[in-house]
Amino acid sequence: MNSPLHLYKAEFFKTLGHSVRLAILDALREGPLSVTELQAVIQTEQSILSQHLAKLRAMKFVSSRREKTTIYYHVHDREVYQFLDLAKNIYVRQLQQSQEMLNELIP
Amino acid sequence: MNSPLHLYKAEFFKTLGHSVRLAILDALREGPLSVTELQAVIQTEQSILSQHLAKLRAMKFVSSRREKTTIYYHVHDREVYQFLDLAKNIYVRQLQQSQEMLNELIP
DNA sequence: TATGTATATTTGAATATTCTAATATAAGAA
DNA sequence: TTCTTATATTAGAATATTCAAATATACATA
Repeated sequence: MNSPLHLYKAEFFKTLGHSVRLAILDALREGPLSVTELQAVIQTEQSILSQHLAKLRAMKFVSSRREKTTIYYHVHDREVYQFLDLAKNIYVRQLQQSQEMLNELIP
Repeated sequence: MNSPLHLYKAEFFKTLGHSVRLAILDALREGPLSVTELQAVIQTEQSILSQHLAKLRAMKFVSSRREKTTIYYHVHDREVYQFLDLAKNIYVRQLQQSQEMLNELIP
């Protein structure tokens, strides 16, 4: 039950369980961006962005390369986006279900 | 950035970010199980199991029906398993990547 | 070498999640 | 009605995560 693999899987999903980290992955959909560019897209503090990038790096969702003083991040495994899209199908249906319940409560 | 939708998506993944909750979904793969049956499969305390079931219910990953005093849980959206399998592909690759790095460090 | 720019790391406080233990509820049986 | 079984909820302590601020590092250039 609490085998290392189960715990690892949980870490995998936990890593995705933050709006800033999801926004980072979304921003990198069309290709690499530098930290400064990411900061502009996602409106967030430098150090906070860096901390979240560290988590995504640790879990290998992103990798980075340096070009002079600029660091570019990208998502190497394109299947991550297939996965995120499939997730979207599911949570859209889950939201619709909640909506239907609401409609029954407040017709 | 911190729009309600972004936050909702994050909640979706957070809900999956716990080994007990992943084990519950795994156990329900072949069909419905009662709480007592789940308790036997996943070796965990009654109240803990119940609390995790509550989170999965809140996020509509599972639903339940009562039959006399027994409550059966099941996963209504089968695409959840497609999704979990796709996740597995990804984290297996991520683990392999870590393995390769280790091999370079300790040949 | 000193300065500036880009990014990362560290530390502690604030916040959120999980666990444990106790209690509550719901339904059937005696 | 009382007891038992199955499950849920609550409250508070333990633990983990996040954020903000300060500091560190890495590189380029003057």
